[in-house]
Amino acid sequence: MARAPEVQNRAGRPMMPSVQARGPPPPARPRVEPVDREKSEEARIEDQEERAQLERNMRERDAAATRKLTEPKLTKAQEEEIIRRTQASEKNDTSELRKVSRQVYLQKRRDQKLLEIRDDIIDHEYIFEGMKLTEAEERVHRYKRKIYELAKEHLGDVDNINEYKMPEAYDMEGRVNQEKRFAAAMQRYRDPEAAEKMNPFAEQEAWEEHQIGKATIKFGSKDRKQAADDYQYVFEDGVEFIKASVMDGTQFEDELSSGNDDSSDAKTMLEMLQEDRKSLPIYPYREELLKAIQDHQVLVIVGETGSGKTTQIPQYLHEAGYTKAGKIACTQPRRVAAMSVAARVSQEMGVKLGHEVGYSIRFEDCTSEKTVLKYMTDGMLLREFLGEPDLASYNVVMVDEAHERTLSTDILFGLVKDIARFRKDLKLLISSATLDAEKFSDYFDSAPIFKIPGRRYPVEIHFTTAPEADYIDAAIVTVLQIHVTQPLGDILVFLTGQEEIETVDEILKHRIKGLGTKIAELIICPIYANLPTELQAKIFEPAPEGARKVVLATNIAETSLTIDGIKYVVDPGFCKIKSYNPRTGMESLLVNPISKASAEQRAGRSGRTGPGKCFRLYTKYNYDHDLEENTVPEIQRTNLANVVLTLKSLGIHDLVNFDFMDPPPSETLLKALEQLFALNALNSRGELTKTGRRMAEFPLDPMLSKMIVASDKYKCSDEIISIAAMLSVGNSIFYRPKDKQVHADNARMNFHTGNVGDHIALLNVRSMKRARDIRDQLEGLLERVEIELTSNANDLDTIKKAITSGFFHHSAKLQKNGSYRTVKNPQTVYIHPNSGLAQVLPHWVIYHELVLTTKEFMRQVTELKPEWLVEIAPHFYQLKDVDDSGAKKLPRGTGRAAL
DNA sequence: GAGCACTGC
Repeated sequence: MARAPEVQNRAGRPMMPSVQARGPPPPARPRVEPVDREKSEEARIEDQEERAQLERNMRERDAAATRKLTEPKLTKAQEEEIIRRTQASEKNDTSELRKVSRQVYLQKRRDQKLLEIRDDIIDHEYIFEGMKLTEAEERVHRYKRKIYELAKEHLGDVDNINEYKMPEAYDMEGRVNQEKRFAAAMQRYRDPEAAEKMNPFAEQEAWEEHQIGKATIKFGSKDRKQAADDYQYVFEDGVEFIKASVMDGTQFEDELSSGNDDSSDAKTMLEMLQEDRKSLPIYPYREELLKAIQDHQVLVIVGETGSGKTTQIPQYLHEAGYTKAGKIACTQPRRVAAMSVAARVSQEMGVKLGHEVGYSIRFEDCTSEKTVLKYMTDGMLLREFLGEPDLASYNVVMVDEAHERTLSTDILFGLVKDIARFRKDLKLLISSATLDAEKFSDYFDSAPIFKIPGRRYPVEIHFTTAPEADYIDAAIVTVLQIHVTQPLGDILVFLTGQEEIETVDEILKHRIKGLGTKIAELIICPIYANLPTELQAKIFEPAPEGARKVVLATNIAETSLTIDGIKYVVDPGFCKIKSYNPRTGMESLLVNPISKASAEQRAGRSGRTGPGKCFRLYTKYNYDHDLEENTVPEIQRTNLANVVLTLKSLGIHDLVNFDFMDPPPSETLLKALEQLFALNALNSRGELTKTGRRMAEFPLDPMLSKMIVASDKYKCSDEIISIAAMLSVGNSIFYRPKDKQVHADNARMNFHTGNVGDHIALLNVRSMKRARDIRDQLEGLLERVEIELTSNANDLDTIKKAITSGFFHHSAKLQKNGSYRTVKNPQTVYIHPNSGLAQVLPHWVIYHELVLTTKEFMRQVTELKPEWLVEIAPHFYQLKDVDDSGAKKLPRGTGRAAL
């Protein structure tokens, strides 16, 4: 297939369709004279040679990139970079690999647990040898032995796991010093704490962990003292933790004392706010910071949450007169953050929100002519680049929360770095949490780093002593242990998704009932993004007197929302991560171990309003050896078609050499170019076409934008923008709680009268505010790109044709067994059971997206006539692709024979 | 007969 374009390159002008169709083996992406005779002159010109030229260009770039990578005499650093990048793209490539690696990971955790148990038993045997045992000691011993035998039975012979090694300290030239070992074991057993302190043999990590394990706070049945006191709360299988470290809190005591002094009634609100400002950790650094900003064009600012950098730095700059020459922009990854910070700062400055201080987010521009401090989402600043490529109206740009590395921040980096070169007056502040500071500095030509201490309460970190095979079960047990043994304070549990949360919710409710009436009430609050907002509100209500709240959350609680009163965090160490495979063009969502940075972030969530504790359901060893430092930045694991379109419309052509901080795999870039080319958004030289320029105006995926642009021709823009709006709000429309699934499904099916297909069915759902907002915005943009708002609700075929114009890549044909086969990049897929067409099984379909769960499912499916593909995307489909002679459904005369 | 983390324009 890859060779095909060369044939085409030499082909010259298109031959007559009939000749080409019958001629020698046609190229993969051949030209067929467009069926649509009214195709514009412009589109015609962009045919043949120019398309071939783009293919050539792309191949050359690819080859150049490859040469670069394979050229000898690389520096060490370059070599490492390449290895890192290949690894990253390999990770993206095979979802299969990820599944396997998770299995291996879990297996490893199981194995380690077994080793721990065996270790334990060996210990006991040494200790008890020749001694008279008390009844309790004997029982413990028998219990452990039993577990060991059971484990062996279920999981195979642990003795064949060859990782176990005696600590070196006990091995003297191949001979084990039994005496010494016995003494140490004895000591450990009788006085664990002292043993830990005097243990001189702490080299072997597994062993060391085990040692410290003896000196831990234990809960549940394994802690005999506990069992004696609270015998009625014994759990069958407790989870053991060790306290490994404490994340230091800083300055929180100062804050408490100064906060108490300020409660005088006479002061005005503004005065109080001004004094609050002075109590922030950043305040003592005010002058130093301003000096640094004055001396350097680019400054990396490191400050942990709570240091006040987001609210204070723009104000300092304003007070120092930076706003006389232009505005100050401060970008946030999230809408809520932009809004709330702006509100706070306007209060502190005593001005009305929207005047001197304002915010700008999608659907809401709360700024005016007066505005000098502008808080905005990073995506919004990106959009502003489109209208003002040098950001002339800004004097300072502060990219906040840069460590989160969202797609938009990463692109912003490249752009602001570029304009800072020719706008020497522009100040650039990059603010981040500690971890990546050096990396940011390196990227911005060794910009100086300015550190501001944070303000946080100390958090105790506890690891499990042994890996947990089932983290769901471990999480539940841990929650109950905390509930029974720890002082009141809310618990936050991080889970991977809705399903897990619902399962844990159920089990917890069930198990609380079995605990008896003596313990405090436990209120369970689930939270995930798709949960309707009125149910989300529940997590912010404080628990009643004497009760404890446990919040079951997805990653949403890691950064996006903060819950006050959390004192304990339970972190199983997993989350769902999106990855993209450029070869198949498929995005998939898979459970992965989190990164160390994530783990720290999660732990920090317990220390916001007071000292906290974090219970990690993995060992210190896992943390040190198995977790990545940082999460792979989004730009390396996502489809970049939209990014490429944006950059192209900013006039950036050389994408392979664009200065990305972490360049995405070149395959992903090429795939994006290819996709945009097929959508006719780029011409053969890789330049933006008129269609492409119109598409770039829409804040949507290119395929959706193309669908809208195409609706102009089919006179159904009214319907199409509704569909686009609904598709881009995604899956939150049909909320489907576990207990009301049948009900929800029935409600959903009501929209599918007449098997009209999922895209059309979305037209029937009218009540969603967000979709309406998006729709309104799209309607406004239509005018901008000169598309008339026309409705053609009675002719569904034209609507479907417009959809096809955007989504012709996503076509699939029914197979004999009821599965489907995608036409390009053939693979077997199925209609998602939630689709209105799941039982209908049309012969040809077009789909919105593929999701990989138990199978490859197509979501949002609409029937299609195959000849439309050739009509609408003649450069992409040739007649043989849609040749369907075996099908009765097709009208005669569409097959190749007709030519 | 399945089951989609989170943002953002």
